[in-house]
Amino acid sequence: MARNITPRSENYSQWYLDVIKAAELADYAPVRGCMVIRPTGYAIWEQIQHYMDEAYKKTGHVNAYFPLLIPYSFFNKEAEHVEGFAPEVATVTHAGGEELEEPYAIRPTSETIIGYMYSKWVHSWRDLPVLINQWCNVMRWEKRSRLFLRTSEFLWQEGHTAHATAKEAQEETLRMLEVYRQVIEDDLALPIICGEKTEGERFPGAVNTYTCEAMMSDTKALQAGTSHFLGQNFAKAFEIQFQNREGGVEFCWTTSWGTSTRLIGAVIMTHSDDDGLILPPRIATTKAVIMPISTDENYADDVLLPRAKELAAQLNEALGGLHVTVDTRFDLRAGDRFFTHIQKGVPLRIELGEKEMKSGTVRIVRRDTGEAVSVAMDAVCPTVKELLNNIQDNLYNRAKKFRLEHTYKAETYDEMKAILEEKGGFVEVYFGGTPDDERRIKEETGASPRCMPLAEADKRGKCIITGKEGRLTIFAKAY
RNA sequence: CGGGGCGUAGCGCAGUCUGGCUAGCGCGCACGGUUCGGGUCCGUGAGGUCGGAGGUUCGAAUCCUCUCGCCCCGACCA
Repeated sequence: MARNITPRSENYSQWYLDVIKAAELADYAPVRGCMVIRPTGYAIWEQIQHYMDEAYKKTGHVNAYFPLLIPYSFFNKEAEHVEGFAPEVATVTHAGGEELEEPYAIRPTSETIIGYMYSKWVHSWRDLPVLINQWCNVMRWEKRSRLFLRTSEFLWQEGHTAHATAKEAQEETLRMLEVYRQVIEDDLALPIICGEKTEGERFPGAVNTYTCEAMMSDTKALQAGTSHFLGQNFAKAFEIQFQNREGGVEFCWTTSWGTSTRLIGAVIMTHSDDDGLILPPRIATTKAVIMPISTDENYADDVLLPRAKELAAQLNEALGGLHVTVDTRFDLRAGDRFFTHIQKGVPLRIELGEKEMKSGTVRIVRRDTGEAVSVAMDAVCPTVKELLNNIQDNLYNRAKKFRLEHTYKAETYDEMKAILEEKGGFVEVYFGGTPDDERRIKEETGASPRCMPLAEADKRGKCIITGKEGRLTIFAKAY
């Protein structure tokens, strides 16, 4: 167990790594750019999967699975797609001791092979829409890696849908963006800005790309999820066609959308402090830990432990799941026991010692603020429920406050440059430039257009580059 | 792939420039005592083929060559 964590203000990258290691979330694997997700980290992923799958039940999506290996030639069928992904695709050239006639790509994303399969499955307007999601791993050979944020291999979900009309597909694209918003904001307590990507930031092969942008606690941006309207690009490349009601043949309109284990990185970078991880209650598998405290072994075993177990059972009943555990490590000192849970981000610590037994109370300490309250034994369940809700809200609110405090407006390019250099954060400007302009800005400032917020999609103003009409756009340095 | 830096105990490092006792230190770990409500204090101990290969030398963690890997900044990206 790491004893000390580098302060966030001192070295942000190191702090981030320390939090991950101290909370035992992940570790480096002996494979370039790859990570091992440890049980504690994977538990968070399972929570995210749970909430996403719950959402799919409402939206009518179903899970399926497609192969890890994709014939490389599939990528060549969509010009922009191959151009965008070729540099980071890993390929399999040998198998069974022989060189393969055609190499396989290890999927960096599955539009191609799923498009191929959809072309076999879709024939009639009655077959539409196809609403499929897959939970899987993908591989992108990035130049640089960072645990959870960017690793060569990562876990994600990718949804792929096919529709009869452009309107339906566009609606689907935004519907899924909204699903992401709900899970990310309500369950992960990450305030985000939903918006449209500029042309230069679009998914390779997409007509339009939407995104959920979050601000990390160093004021840099992180894309937390994306949803793409693919138009008929992939349908034409893979001949996904259907006969309409009138008997004519049409190409489908498709969408794709994804979120990854990067969300875990976003949770870490948004909520944690210098003591370690802070988990929003809704994604914490252990929501509270009960700590019987006594130096008297007999008292601990005979009096405290039974009471603690009883309390845990009551709480688990009230919370509807196995969310409360009892820390029985009496061989460690109280401070050491506290810190293991603090570092792992357990939202509540419930202390039960001789003092509490006498007064018929427990002491409840919340991880997000460190505040402690004494609560009568029979009021524990409602108080814990309430505190968990408070913590969930507080984490969201304080992250949102932080983002607002680090969001600026600029009228001119020079103004934006000055803000990015001096303060960092998000800068709202009007922008109507080309991908070349975006590239230039990135080179000169290190910042890229994060998105054009949907909430203010109608706003128009003078573009900081061209001087012509532009849309409200957020620029920021990003992960 | 460009620019910088680093591989010495589980983790973090010193030692390398200027080759030389038995390769050190802090944390962690094990054991004993002492403490015990936010990281007690003291003692004892285990743990290393100094990233790998080759070379120079009486002698290499230290110098030379090659190689593998990692980190940071950039470009690329969920």
